[in-house]
Amino acid sequence: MTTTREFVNKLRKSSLRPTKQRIKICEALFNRETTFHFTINDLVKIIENEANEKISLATVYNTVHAFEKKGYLKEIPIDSNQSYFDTNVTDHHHFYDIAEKKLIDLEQGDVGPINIQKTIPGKKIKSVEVLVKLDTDNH
Amino acid sequence: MTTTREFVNKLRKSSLRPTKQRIKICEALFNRETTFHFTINDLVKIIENEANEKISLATVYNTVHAFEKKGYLKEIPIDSNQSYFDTNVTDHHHFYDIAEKKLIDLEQGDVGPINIQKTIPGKKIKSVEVLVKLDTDNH
DNA sequence: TTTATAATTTATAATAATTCTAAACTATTT
DNA sequence: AAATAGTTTAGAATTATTATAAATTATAAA
Repeated sequence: MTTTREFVNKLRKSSLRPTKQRIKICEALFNRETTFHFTINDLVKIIENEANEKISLATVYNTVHAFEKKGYLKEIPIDSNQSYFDTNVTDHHHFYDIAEKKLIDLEQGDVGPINIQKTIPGKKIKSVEVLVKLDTDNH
Repeated sequence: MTTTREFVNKLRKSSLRPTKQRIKICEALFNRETTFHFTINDLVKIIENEANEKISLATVYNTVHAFEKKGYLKEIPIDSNQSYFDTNVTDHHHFYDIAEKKLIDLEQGDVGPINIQKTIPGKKIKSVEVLVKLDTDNH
């Protein structure tokens, strides 16, 4: 459980002003036991339900992108029409449950080391992400 | 080099009527030496330039989705606002050049076997895809 | 061959996610 | 307390994609 004061400090340290809206989003995202995967829409709904306060959609976009830039959130590559974000910013991989449209974390140990044997001149590897798509098993 | 006749046969075999538009799209996509990665927009531009004939945007979407369903194209998961497709439907992985917004194939051998050590009850693995993001190397 | 049918194409409208804009507001600095 | 720089906001604009329904075309049947 992170206190409001701690969120305020964290925001200030990142030169993000600790506004009411940003603190609310911090509480929605980071006061959780486990990794949280979400779309912008998910987040808006959570905030609208959780608190009765309204928050502008633009602010949610702004804040999520600001947090991503600061390294507090990671965007997960999925061939979907909406962006998915993850509060787990460590190197790890994902299951994607197609039917449920939900992400599930895979730890490094669940996948094993991945060694890329090819290089492109002038380019360096920024990230290596594995997406494992899951189907219903009608065996 | 695949002939028009061959495309017609292939389409008929998939119970897709060999229309002028579908044949044109086949020629744009499959008459290539190497794998082709594209967005719908790329494909529209190619067809508009290559032939002076107009083709409806809706038809391009319809056809690409039909081809995907038949297994002639694969969608590549990228956290982008537009969908990327690949004419290489074998199991393989990708580099994604962030600056150029271009995909580059990685063969199985470039990545090595990937062994997923976790299972989810009632779900089976449909695909395993590795996306390696590339940055400019300002060394 | 013609006719009937079912599939396909098409322009356009509708939808949905995201970004932009510029005015109002707020946290911080002076 | 005033000045400033950053932030929020509603709504408009943009972009990718999907839906619609009429016109067209490929195929099957007669």
